[in-house]
Amino acid sequence: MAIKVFIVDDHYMVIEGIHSLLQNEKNIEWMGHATNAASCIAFLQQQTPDVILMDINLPDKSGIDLCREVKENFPGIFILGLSTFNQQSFIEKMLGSGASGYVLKNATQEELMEGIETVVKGKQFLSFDAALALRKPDTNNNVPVITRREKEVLELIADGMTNNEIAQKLFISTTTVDTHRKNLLAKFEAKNIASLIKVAVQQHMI
Amino acid sequence: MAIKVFIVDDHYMVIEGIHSLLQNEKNIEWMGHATNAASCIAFLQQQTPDVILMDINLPDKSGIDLCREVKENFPGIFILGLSTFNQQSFIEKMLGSGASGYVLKNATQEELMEGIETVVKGKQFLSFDAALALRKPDTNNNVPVITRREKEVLELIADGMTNNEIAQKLFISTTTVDTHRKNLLAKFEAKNIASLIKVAVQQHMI
DNA sequence: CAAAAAATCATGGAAAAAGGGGAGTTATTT
DNA sequence: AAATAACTCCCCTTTTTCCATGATTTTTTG
Repeated sequence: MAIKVFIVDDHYMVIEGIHSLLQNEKNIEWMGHATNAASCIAFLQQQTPDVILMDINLPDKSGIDLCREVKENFPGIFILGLSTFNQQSFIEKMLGSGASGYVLKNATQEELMEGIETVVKGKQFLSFDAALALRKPDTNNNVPVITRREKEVLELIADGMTNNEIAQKLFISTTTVDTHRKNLLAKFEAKNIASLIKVAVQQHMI
Repeated sequence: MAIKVFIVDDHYMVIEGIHSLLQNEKNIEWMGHATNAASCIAFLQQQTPDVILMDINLPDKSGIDLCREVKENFPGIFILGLSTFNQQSFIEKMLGSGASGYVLKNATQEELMEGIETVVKGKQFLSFDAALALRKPDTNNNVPVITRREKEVLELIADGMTNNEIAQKLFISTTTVDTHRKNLLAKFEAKNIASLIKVAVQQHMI
């Protein structure tokens, strides 16, 4: 029985590329694609793939959040992360949200197939580079690990809110927001918020 | 005679995807790929493709800069921009840097072939959406047009420099830097630099 | 359960940005 | 040649961030 594969990626070329990589595989049944989290969820209410190839960057939601959502509602579907970034933190977050594995941008056709066939058996699959990254906690890619609250605060800062406004929104003290801000600056080793935001956006942390 | 095509993109899946889209085309001779600007330049010193498919986002240089560089040294090579973003400003910059056209992320095989065959004749090719974007200056994607100096200042701000430091670096007064900063905030309609940087990075302006 | 991590709150002061306004000098384009 | 855009410079005030230091409570984790 062929493995039913669905893909979520806002990059049409990636969809076409992967589709053509898989189109000659007898063992794969291509179910189609979604370009955002919402239409992925909508699709899953109608049909049930075996494996979802899921990008980290979606227009309406992070792949990490969508991953969690899918696994909560459809625990039988296996998710194979798909991204151009081989940051360790990403991989960990994706796995922590229920993904069964991770295929990096430089995956070959063989690797992709191996990944799909591995996760559909319930096993974990990490592409070579991903596995390497996980094995080397030393080679930290300068992407700090931030807490949930810190991310929350960071996103509000990036939306242009001041400490005061954030404090009111989160029902905490202004000084607390300031503390989070300081911790963020320290973790990013940034001189100020401007340079911090630049890195955070580039690293797709917000 | 087949059209010699080379691709520059740091996204291996995109390379493979496009390669497989083109591999059955008799009229296309696939010359290979580069994943960054440096190896693209190195390749061009050895061989000369007819068309380069070029991504906007490269690890070592923006596609816009690489585009200019290639056209200066190899004016006979036609460049077809390749990106996931259909921002008007991008398209204009790419064309202003010497690109002959632009293919968006949602290009189909037919569209891609049409693009390659059009630009190799020296004509301009814009994919449907790109053409649409250019025709509608009204539907401004909220991406402001900033001047060269403003961009320079913005990049330094994003690097974490203060007005004072920037003033010293550019040999201008601190108040002038402050003026640029204010004009940037006005143009972006941003409340503060944090939200401005976020948008600027997301729009790949810096 | 104990230890570690995360989240909370605070004071006080220095530095920088934001907001408002005004104005002259070069380039560039029409 | 005139208009427009770009770049330059200045003053003043208020707001916000940044920095140093310290501490308590809550939550997570080994």
